[in-house]
Amino acid sequence: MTRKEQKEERRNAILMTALDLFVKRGYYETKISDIASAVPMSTGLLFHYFGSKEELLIELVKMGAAATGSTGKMADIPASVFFESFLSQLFEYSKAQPWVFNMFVLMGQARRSGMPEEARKIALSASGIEDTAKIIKKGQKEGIFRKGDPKLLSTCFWATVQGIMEEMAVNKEFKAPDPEWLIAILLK
Amino acid sequence: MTRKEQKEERRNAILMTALDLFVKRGYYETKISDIASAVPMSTGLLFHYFGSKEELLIELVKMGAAATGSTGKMADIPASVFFESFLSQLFEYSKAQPWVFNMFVLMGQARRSGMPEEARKIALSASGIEDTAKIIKKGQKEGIFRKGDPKLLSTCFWATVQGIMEEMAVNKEFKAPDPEWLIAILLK
DNA sequence: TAGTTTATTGAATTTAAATTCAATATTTTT
DNA sequence: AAAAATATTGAATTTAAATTCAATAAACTA
Repeated sequence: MTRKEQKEERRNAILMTALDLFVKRGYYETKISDIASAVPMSTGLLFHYFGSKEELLIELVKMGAAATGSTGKMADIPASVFFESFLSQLFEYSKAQPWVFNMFVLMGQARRSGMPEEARKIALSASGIEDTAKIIKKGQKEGIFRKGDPKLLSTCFWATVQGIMEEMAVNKEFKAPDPEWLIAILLK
Repeated sequence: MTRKEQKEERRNAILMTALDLFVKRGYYETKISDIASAVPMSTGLLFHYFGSKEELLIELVKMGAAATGSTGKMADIPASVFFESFLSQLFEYSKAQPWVFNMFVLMGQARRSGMPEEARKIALSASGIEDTAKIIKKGQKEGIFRKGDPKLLSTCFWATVQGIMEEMAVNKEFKAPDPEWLIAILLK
């Protein structure tokens, strides 16, 4: 393995550790030294990889923004199955791929509050609300979704999912609910 | 007005200002000096009223815990109307009584993460999840609510409401959804 | 292998924000 | 109105955590 790859891998370990801690305890509650000792490495070394704590966060949020963009591609599958399959996958990943799960929670937190302004801007610019609003509009035309402003329904749906995911992030006992329960928000 | 009353009023002004800022920007993003100048008063004076920033937060969370306790009393109204009326009132208050609204959001944030541990403990001990789980069980017996672990449904419901409220706290455009949309999570 | 570059550490420094404090103004009490 | 108590300010101090740095070790290059 080349040195460059080594470095890349180490960087990634830091990112994943930070993501995990940010989501579990919150950005400000997580000290650089907490991240470092969890990786593990010395506090000083972490600055060899990232210029600052905020830079580390921003990189994570940018990764999340990039990943969110890919959600839009799913927009061409039928409205009736989009949400069902999206949530199933998301909840499924929560066990197998903590990364996806954590990223989802982090992005939601960044969009709201309790993080540096910069992170918020990036997260807001990458929100999938418009994309799903379109799918909801389609579903309304098909007559399967309830009436109402699609964007409002979309925001409402994602806020709901966000609430559930955050609960899962901090409450180990809480098992993912049946996706049907949440989709009921949209269905007629 | 006596001096004692004056002081009480001032204390309250600080509490309400802090609550508002904590909810809008987050606990750590809010500086003591931000609270002081919003009240308005000097930074130093704020310490004449509260021993520390954390003490101020804890007092708010305790107030919230006390208020939450009163929710339990509603448990004897029919399951079918409990959630409907609770949400209507909550959303109604979000305009007229920002206090109730903000407190709700703060308690949820405290229960999860991004705040000092102490706040979390208090908030967790005052959660209404058990109370509503009972109401849900009743509703299930009546045959109006869907099947599933009542506690899970209850947690799910509150996580949902929490998600919506947090969205409202930071996103001015977002209008409260029709309570029916959220109650659909519980209904058969 | 000698020399160069990169990784690593932990202690020293900086920084931003909380907290204290001495000085002054205001209100209450006698 | 003088004395005592309380409120208020803003600057000085403390503190906790981020960040830098000098020194050392390890890995790579020639």
